[in-house]
Amino acid sequence: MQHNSGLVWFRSDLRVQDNPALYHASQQCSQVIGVYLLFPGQWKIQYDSNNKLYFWMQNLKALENELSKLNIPLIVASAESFSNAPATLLELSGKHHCQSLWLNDEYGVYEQQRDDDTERLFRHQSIPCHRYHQQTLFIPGTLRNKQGDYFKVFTPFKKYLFQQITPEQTQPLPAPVQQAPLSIKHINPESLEQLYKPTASHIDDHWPAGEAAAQNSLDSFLAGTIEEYHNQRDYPSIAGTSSLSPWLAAGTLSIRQCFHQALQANHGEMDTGNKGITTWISELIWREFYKHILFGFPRVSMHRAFKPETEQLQWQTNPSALKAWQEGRTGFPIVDAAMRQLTTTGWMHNRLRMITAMFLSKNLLIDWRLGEQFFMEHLIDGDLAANNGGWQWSASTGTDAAPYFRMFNPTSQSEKFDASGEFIRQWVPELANLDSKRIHTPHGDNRQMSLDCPDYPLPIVDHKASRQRVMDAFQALKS
DNA sequence: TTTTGTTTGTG
DNA sequence: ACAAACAAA
Repeated sequence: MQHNSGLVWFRSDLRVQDNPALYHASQQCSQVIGVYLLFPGQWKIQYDSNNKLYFWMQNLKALENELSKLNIPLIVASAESFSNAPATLLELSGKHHCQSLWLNDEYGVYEQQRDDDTERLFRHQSIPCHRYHQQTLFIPGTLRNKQGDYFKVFTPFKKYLFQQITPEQTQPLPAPVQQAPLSIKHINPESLEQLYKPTASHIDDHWPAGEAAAQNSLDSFLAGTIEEYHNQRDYPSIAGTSSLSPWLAAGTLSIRQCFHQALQANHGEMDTGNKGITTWISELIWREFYKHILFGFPRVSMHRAFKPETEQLQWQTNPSALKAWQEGRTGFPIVDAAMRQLTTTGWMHNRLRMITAMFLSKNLLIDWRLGEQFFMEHLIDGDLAANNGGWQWSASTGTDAAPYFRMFNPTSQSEKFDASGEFIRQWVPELANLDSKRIHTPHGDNRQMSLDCPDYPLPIVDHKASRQRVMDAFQALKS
């Protein structure tokens, strides 16, 4: 048999199930070799958190283990920056006598450029590059409105997606079949788990690495939590969300696997049937929406606002307020509890991401980009498209964003979504002794009340005044 | 995926 | 005295 070796380049698709590049390479090549490139320089530029990188390395190890069961070796090599990827891969390809390169596309600007450069270099050497799609349900750019433009509003986007999607499209691929053992062994530059030390604790407990763990978590979510998802997802003291995002971001779990299993659990219905399931599907489509936006409007990934006029906003330079927000010392209990959850666990509940983002960008009038960066520096599930989309939604600078006058009142959000104060008590021990009424406004409106919580800071802004300030700032853009 | 201020309704 | 309803931002 003709010796025909394929090099499969893994990136944000750290799995053997439902992996198109891996599957098709294995179908068409007599042997397959996997490769993963480390890009420490690029990861720094993107502010990727140690929590996420640690998690990715754990998942890479799990992938290596899964691949070894199929006799597929995994080579891990450091390339430093994206610009080194083509040459590094070509060298590896030559060394292991590969005749083809296989990969699943990524849709960031620099990722596309990196992959295009790689394909070009390989083609120059007469080595074909086979590119597949896995990251979203639809290839970004393929969903357009009647005018042929990108959808800029979520609801019509979702409606159109429901119209267009076919069951085949959500059908996950199987893992490749086992190949004959190769003489190449797994090659790791150094111990992967030592590369990145997480700043958060208990990551392995909350998000165990590997496909089996991710699949277990999806299964148990669909078998239980999802039933009340629509009622409970907004309450941070309840484990009512899917918390699958870290695996989705790493590609340990695929969007097709999530969508397919959600549909199965709902008798094939997307927007009717079980309320919990349809609500979750809607959230999966928010992920899809923001990835399409990032592709269609690359400026949002280059530190630009989606709405150009909001670039003129007079953001405040206030290092001490920024620091207080980052460290959970704003004097607004729900904000502080949320920020401490983020820095302690590497994850923050979705409702709290909105509350804290709105607080920084609106109450403190601090540039949303600083918040976006801080989130990336800590999140285990940090995803450029979703994080940027969320921040621009909160700051009212984005597509289909909150109107500028839609501003959360952190105290009423707290009373609404943490009525008993249970979540605050968990993260802000200075307030543990206050009852469920007092805990949302610990200092009340007189000095006497502060005696109950001497260690808790006074509010760093006045809500009403800061509300007026940001309204005025947005109004000023109109003239 | 809202808040605030004001008016109107209820006891 | 407070809740519900509504307009405006």
